[in-house]
Amino acid sequence: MAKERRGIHLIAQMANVSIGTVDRALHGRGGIKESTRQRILDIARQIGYTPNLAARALSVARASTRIGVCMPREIRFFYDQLWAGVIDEGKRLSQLGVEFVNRPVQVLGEGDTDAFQELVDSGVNGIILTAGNPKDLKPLIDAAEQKGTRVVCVSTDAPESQRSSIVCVEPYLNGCLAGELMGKFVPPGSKVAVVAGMLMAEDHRKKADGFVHAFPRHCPGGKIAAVIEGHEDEDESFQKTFELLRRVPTLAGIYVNTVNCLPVCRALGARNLGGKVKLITTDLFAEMSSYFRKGTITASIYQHPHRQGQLAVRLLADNLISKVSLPASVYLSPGVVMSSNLHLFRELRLTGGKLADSAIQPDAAT
Amino acid sequence: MAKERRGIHLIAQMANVSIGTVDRALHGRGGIKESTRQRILDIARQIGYTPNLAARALSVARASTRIGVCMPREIRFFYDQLWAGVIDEGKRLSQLGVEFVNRPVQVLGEGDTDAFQELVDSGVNGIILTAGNPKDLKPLIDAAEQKGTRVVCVSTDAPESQRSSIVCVEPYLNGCLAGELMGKFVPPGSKVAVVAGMLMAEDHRKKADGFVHAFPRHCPGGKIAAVIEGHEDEDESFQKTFELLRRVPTLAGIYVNTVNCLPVCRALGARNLGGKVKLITTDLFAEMSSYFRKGTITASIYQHPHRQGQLAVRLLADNLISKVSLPASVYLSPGVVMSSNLHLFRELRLTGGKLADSAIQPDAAT
DNA sequence: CTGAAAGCGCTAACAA
DNA sequence: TTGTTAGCGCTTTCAG
Repeated sequence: MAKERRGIHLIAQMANVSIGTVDRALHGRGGIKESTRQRILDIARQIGYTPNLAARALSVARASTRIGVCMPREIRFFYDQLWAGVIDEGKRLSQLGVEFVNRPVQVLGEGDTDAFQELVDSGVNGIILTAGNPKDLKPLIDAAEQKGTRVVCVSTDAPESQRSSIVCVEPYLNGCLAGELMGKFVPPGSKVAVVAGMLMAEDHRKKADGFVHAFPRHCPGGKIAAVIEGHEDEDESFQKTFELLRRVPTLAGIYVNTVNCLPVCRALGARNLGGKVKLITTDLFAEMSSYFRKGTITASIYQHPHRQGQLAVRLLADNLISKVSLPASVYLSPGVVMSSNLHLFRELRLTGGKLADSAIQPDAAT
Repeated sequence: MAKERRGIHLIAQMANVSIGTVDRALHGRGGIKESTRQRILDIARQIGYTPNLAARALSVARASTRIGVCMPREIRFFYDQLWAGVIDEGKRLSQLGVEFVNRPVQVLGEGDTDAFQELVDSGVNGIILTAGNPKDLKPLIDAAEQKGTRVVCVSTDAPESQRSSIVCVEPYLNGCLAGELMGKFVPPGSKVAVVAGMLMAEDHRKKADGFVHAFPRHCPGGKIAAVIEGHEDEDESFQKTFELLRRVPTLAGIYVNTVNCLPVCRALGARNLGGKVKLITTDLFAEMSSYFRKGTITASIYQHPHRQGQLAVRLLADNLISKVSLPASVYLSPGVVMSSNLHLFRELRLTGGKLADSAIQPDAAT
């Protein structure tokens, strides 16, 4: 009795051809009669053929698909996690013949065009990119896509470009959620303020816009007393906040839309307003935990950097390996960090003292 | 010139043995001299050997590892997502020779001992279990673990048992977060209430406990006016809430710790208190969205069912395939759903009207 | 245009 | 106790 064949062999048997021919048909390679190709494709469809990825990976041996990664190193807290997500997920894919080419840039927007171009030139099949300079990057991205290199933006978008996909927390929505929360935290008619990094930066501006849009809708009679820029400078942020608190003594809340929230916490401390003025921050890192415990920070909007990295890799790899189509966008819901759930975030795991001991979270957890 | 060898062949070459012997050494199989085994293991360690999973999967061909899944079908909304998470992640693993055996039970705790035992008897290598009857399940779980079948609980724990791992949002923490949020939403000195399913159920009791613990710490002078049980019955929940609102006219907030929140929304509507009384709910399904938009529901605590399913599969599969050790627990941080981010949750994607159209989220997104 | 065959790294059965 | 060998399903090269 004949042996049970599978996959490509089965098809070959059914079509009365050799596996070589089946392979040609399945992959649109040349040198095959159109009629036989159709016959083979029909059979494949009929039996619901799916290629065995393990076999394929084994067969092509080393690195059939290469993914380039261009993301910043700094600001530490956030991009550390983003990288970790990419790398963690990358490890699992190495089993399937995916190779990674890392081209970190020092900070967001610094030398990313060069790094990106290098990746393109090195002939990678896809690129994961944090677009610091969307304007400059656009032509390069478009060219890359044109020649078939899939570009997936992560964390920061290049919306005008033809990048295949974006994985991020939308900044505007980020601001909206902060605004909605703030609107519920403070009494009707309250005055609140926004402390931004620099409003020039698309990301910060959109977050501020979202907040300004949402806050009044959730706080009847609520007003935005000020939107100030700290330019990511410790002293400037502190001074401006300190001054703001003097100028608007009735201020009920502050939204910090950049990771740089410590100076604001200190300013609140210096005025003895910790806890009195509701503070909503962005992102998360170990040094924030004491301000949570003191009540200075009421909530923080968390952008799941690790998960963003994971997802970007996963989407791109699925597309490259299995031709799964790339969604134009994957917008994650931001997380809300408060004192109750603070200890569950990976950023605080190895640092925050007693709370961190309880549960050891594997990489998978975020 | 000799050909570049890899993996097991390389080791064989270096140790001057055959690949068969290397295999025996690496897998602790019998019939090998202890000294050669050591020599081989040393070399393996030295060159940082990692088995090629693709090759292994290919080699053992069909289903080397089988994972049994025993989870409820109902309550639809939540368990649908949990199943979806398991199945989505399962698909990717089918490539690596993992096979799934599904044994759904109709509702939580109904016939799960039988279903579980069947799975054990069928000889699966690991089981993913939502433990509805922890007491009855305990001996079965312990027996399974004893004979080497790894049991990973998901969503609902069997904490006394020897299950290898639990993936869930801790109910107590869930309640704490709700309490913290509520404490910030209502003015100092407010009275609030908890509407539970049945306090007998461990899960509901712990959520209530968490809330009762956290609320007063975040609302100076805040009081818990009542903890009532709706027993998952629509009419009972409505009536009791309706009555509560009459009895405590100054009630400022309600926390519903079960998925069954619609009757509470209706009771608030009937009293014309939608939006006046802050309502924090649990979980998410399409019918809730209009209450979000009306402002009846202020926030909902989301337990990431899809992700829980994904994670459980991933942990178990990693352990079974690659011997990655199972973490005793993976506690996820609950999500906070408000009107701003509502549309990003998978539960509302195919239903909630215009908002849902914008971004199509792939399975990966949650 | 099509077939045959080698080999990817590993497991498992059979020989020695 | 150890070596040899036949695949697993696929890609790829070389013959026909």
